[in-house]
Amino acid sequence: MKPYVLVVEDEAPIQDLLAYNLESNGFEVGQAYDGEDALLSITERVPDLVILDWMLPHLSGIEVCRRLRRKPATQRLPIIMLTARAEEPDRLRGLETGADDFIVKPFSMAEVIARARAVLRRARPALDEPELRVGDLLMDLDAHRVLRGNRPLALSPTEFRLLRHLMEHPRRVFGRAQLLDAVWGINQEVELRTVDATIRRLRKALNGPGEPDLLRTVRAEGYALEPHDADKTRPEAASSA
Amino acid sequence: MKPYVLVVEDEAPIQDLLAYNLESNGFEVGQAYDGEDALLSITERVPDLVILDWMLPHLSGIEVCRRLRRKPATQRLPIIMLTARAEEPDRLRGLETGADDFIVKPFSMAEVIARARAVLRRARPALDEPELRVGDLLMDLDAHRVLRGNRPLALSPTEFRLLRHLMEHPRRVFGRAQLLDAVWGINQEVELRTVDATIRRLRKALNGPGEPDLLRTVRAEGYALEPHDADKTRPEAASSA
DNA sequence: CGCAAGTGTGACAATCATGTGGCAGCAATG
DNA sequence: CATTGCTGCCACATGATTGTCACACTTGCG
Repeated sequence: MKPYVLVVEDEAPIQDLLAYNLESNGFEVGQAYDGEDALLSITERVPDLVILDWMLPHLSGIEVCRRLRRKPATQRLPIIMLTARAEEPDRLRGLETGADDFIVKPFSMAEVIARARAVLRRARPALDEPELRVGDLLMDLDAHRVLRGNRPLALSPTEFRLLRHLMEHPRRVFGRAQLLDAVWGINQEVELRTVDATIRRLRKALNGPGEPDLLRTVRAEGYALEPHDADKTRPEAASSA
Repeated sequence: MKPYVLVVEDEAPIQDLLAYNLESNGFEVGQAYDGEDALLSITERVPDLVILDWMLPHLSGIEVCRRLRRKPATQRLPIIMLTARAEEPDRLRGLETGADDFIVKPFSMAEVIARARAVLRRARPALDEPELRVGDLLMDLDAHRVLRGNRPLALSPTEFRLLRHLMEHPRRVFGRAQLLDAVWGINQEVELRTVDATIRRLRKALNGPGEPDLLRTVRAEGYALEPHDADKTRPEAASSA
């Protein structure tokens, strides 16, 4: 499958040049013209790579970068920064902020393509094997399997889709209606309480004996998936204090 | 109207350079040469943005920053920190302290201007922030959670909505009728005294043992949320930099 | 000092939201 | 065609939530 690249650049000629060349080289391209635009777009579809201009209207590139790094869903999303030569002192800060690579304007298209491939190659494991990790949960999207710790979970299709949605936004509380839309489908005539029932079944499947419940009920609001790290410290080694 | 920028920098050449360039670019500029100076100046007139040197006589930049964050009036005041490359390890602490952006010396004037504009632009919309912060209270709207310091609070739905409303307008006093409208809903037939009861429950949940009460009762008027930073450092005492 | 208005406090019962078990229709499977 | 597992839904149980009240206490004032 083609890697999906989001290009965030406010100058239209550069934007188009990038888009055209990336598409010619086997990338699928999304375009955004300012920071807010970019964040919205990413919310809808998480790209495999973001090419981000440093100077942007509304939201600067660094701010976009910082926000992306803050969200779990985009924490490891590869980012390449574009920066003008005059802005070079910023280079350090860009890398500190979490950009994976830097390209200084003016640049050649060959360079962009090369860097993009390099960054993607580096991030490859996450792309070849699409998997979601939240706490001690590991969901393999290809194999359609879920592990809690090392115990495989037997989930029905609905339970799987529900858990997947929750894992894509850990900690976030979803109302019953939202979950119906996201998991069952926009215009399905299903009772709200059906969500409860499915949550219950998912709970039963998720939580083995003695394990803490990962599904948090927020009364009058909905449900959220709560990450839980099974082994933050060694349980066997001298774990005094 | 021109944005009013306060530049806090003890080295006169840099100070003047900044002031000159900012003024040339449509800013109104105030100057301060040490931390106490800066705080005094801010008391007299709250700027739209503070550019703050990291190393200052009398009061370090980080301390100034922390104090500003403690005062409700300056809680969200945008702050840009200036720091020398050698001081880089402190960068983390700076962001923790609450600076909005960082500029590493040596910097270009264009960079300062750009950052200043960016920070100001960003300061406008506080709507898309999924977090509310008031004093030592932190409300995560996505996760539907509240922390006081690092202690998680267990709030009922009504308590949560009430606290949220108060946190959206810290220090402001709301009458019982206003709170009923905002929290319970416009046309609800509920006794005014119900607010008292809920405030009481919220107090109990909010205030741990030994912690000061954040809910101020204004006799014959209503209630207000009082920001309070649980800060143990005594800046008056010999503080190290 | 006493009064009146305003607020804190604890208790209570009705209500509400969610957990729970079970059932029946349905689709997939052999 | 029989079996199996999944799914939506319901009725009930349970526990948390919440509006209200009576009463104690505080505060301001003449």
